[in-house]
Amino acid sequence: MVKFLKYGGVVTMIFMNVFNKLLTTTSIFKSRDVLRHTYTPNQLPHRDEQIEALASILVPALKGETPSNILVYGKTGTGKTATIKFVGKQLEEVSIKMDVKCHVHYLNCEVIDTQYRVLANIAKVFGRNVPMTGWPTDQVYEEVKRAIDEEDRTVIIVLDEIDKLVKKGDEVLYNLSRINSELKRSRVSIIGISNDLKFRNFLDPRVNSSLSEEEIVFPPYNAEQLRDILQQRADLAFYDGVVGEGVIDLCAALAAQEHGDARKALDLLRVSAEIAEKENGTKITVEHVKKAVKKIEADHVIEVVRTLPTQSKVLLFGMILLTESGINKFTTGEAYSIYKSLCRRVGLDILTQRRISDLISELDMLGIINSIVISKGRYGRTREIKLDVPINPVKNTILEDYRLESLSEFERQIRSSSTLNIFDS
DNA sequence: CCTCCACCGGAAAGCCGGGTCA
DNA sequence: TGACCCGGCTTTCCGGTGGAGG
Repeated sequence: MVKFLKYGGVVTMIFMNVFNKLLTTTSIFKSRDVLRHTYTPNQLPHRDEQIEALASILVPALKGETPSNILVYGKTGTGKTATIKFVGKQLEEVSIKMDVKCHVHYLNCEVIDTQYRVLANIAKVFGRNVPMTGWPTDQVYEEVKRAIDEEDRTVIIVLDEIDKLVKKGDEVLYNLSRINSELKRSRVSIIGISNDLKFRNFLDPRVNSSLSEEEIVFPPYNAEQLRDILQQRADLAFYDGVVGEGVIDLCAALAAQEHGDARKALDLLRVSAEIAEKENGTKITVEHVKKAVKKIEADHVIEVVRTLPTQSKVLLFGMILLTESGINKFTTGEAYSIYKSLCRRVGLDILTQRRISDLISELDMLGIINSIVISKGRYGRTREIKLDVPINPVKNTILEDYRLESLSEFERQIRSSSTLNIFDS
């Protein structure tokens, strides 16, 4: 007992030491989760129209009739998922009060991304044990039908990011959209959510017409609407007086420039707050927002670089070496020759200049480099390239790639000898 | 005004891994 | 199981070109 107490005491001491600082600096956040996009608020500003439309389409569910299938469109961060989850929850609540059986089942097709898994997932929710692999799809479909039809009820299946599923074939949708004719007691309707307006072109016409009996469009938010959303969340997330003058307005304005994405706006506010917190501030200022913009941009670049194909990484590394040796504007030919020597060093196949030319265009598109085609008269026509990102973080990210281990050694060689020519092979 | 550099960028075909179908 | 197809990546081939220098 004594031992236990003692032990407990030690743990507490360590706990205090390590976390004390972190604990005492939470003077900014009341609740951090409110700013995450997984959070479903119970107020959705500026989505009344969509909520009403959804509700009026779904209301037959409460009368034991089949609601129309719905397709929901809108860019990312326009509140599609939040709105549908919100309405779904309300529908279920009312149905319980009215003693009508009504289920809303949400699934995200980016995670559950094959025909089989969608069906297996639905079966599972209704208490059927379907192995995650193995059964013929038809059998799973039969199982789903039987499971749903066990009771007199309305089942609403929400397929988020439905376009991801369609790319792998629309059989499931075809089956699900005509499932009602095979059910005796229950009713099924489908809500598809997509941010790709054109995805319907890939659909079988029959699926298309049955799926899009109703359509709801979520337009992007404008700056004022974003401000309201941010204000509402900020009130929940922060203590009074934490948010400084103009912070919300700035976040809203910046996100509105980028297609009215509420998710971006919330991220911006959250990161701003985290920066303020790290600086031991008690107030979020416009300066913090500006820093947050930079941080988010930098994080994005790092992520892009990390997911680059190996060849592009080597190419980019070569460009970095050029820049570091004082040449900050260079041509395709120069980039290519250093790329070749790096490939030999790393033991990678050397691609043709034609291909590298395309990779350079890709890097340009991604905003990692800046390149323009210029003519140097007698000395030919080429692209003039310059890096457009902070060097060190990008370099470190490239060196994280295990296939490029030998590059860091090469890098050290260059540092130690000023005479080593980077073009040598 | 012409030449000619050093590359651009389109077209087409080959290669390869993965998936489908009989 | 093998024949076949598909899409992404890469190579091969090649016509095209803005402008400094002659």
